[in-house]
Amino acid sequence: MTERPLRPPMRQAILDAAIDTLARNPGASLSDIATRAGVGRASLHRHFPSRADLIAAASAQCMDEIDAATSAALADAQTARERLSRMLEAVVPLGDRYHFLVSEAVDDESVRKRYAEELDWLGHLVDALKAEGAIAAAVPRSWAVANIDAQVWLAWSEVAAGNLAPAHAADLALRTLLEGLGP
Amino acid sequence: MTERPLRPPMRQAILDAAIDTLARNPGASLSDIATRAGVGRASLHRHFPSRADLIAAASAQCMDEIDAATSAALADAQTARERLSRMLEAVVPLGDRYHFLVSEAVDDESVRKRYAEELDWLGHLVDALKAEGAIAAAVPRSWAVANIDAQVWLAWSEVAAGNLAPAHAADLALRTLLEGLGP
DNA sequence: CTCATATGAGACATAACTGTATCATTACTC
DNA sequence: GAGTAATGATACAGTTATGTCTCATATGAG
Repeated sequence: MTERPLRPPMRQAILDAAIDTLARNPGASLSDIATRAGVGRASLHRHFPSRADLIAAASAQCMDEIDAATSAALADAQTARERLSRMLEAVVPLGDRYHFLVSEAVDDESVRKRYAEELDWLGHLVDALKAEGAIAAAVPRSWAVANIDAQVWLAWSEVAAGNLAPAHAADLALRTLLEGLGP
Repeated sequence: MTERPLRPPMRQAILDAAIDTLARNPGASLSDIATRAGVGRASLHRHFPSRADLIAAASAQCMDEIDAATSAALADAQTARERLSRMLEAVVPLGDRYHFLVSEAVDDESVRKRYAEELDWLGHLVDALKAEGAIAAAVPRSWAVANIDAQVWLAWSEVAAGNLAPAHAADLALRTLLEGLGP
């Protein structure tokens, strides 16, 4: 059993507030974030000495969440098609927390490395989809990877705009990808 | 014949510099823009009193360019499919100038109105594509519109990254859209 | 209860950007 | 060549965000 601190985990509250706030407004100030977290700005600086530190930690947190969601969803996927489908279903609802990474310029080395790994994973998925015949051989790898990324963001946008339900959006994204890139 | 000013058209140089600079770095300062334009910051303020004025003018200029490019390309298009194809070919190469509009929050009323008109135009194109049977009836209008927008940006990104030639990227975008959203 | 620690509030210095004003210089017009 | 308008450089004030610091307070441990 994990130990449960009696005091509220302030560090976590700040991270959540940072992700929420930056997702809505990429140029948000540390004051905005501290206020949303319900803590003083000084306390924020105690946990994260500089803005860059906070961004890096928030990015890492996002990637942890995405990793957790996808690895759980991918557990029993057999085909690459299935992996794509499960991944979309798992990641689309996280779009709002995920996307702030795009707008914030991330300097942190470990975050960049991890993002590169994610793209690499997508690249391998594309390879597998091609081997299965789900994606045409003529489609460039980079085009397929970029399209998967874009469809995730697109699907989330439509959900956030209230145009579609998450499951419907994920399904449309899957369909658009398989038909659009298929042979 | 139009009159040709003897002095260099500084206003235009500033607008071009603004579009270029903001496309690379959405948070660029007016100093950055003035430097790139090769003019003093004071002169920039003489032509555009505030940052908002400059952004609005640059946005209008972008839309003018897009309008000019598309209306020329669409002149002899008969079917909706053809219109989509011509539009992609015309707009994809402009992606870098166009995209800064997304990152800069545009407050100007006339710019917002014009952007809404562009989206409206895309909506009508989607309707026509559906009527032609190029897009499945089950595909939500908003999904199709958002996807066309996204494919334009995606295609330009791949061109900018050096992965694809403009014509190839536009072709891939067209194919992805017609197959991905088709019946 | 007492003490150590963490917090919130606020002051402070620093830096960057914006917008305005001034002035000498340059470029055009006549 | 003289006069006018535009420009570049510079200084200035106002604003905002960042990061550091101090101190009073509250919270939890012993």
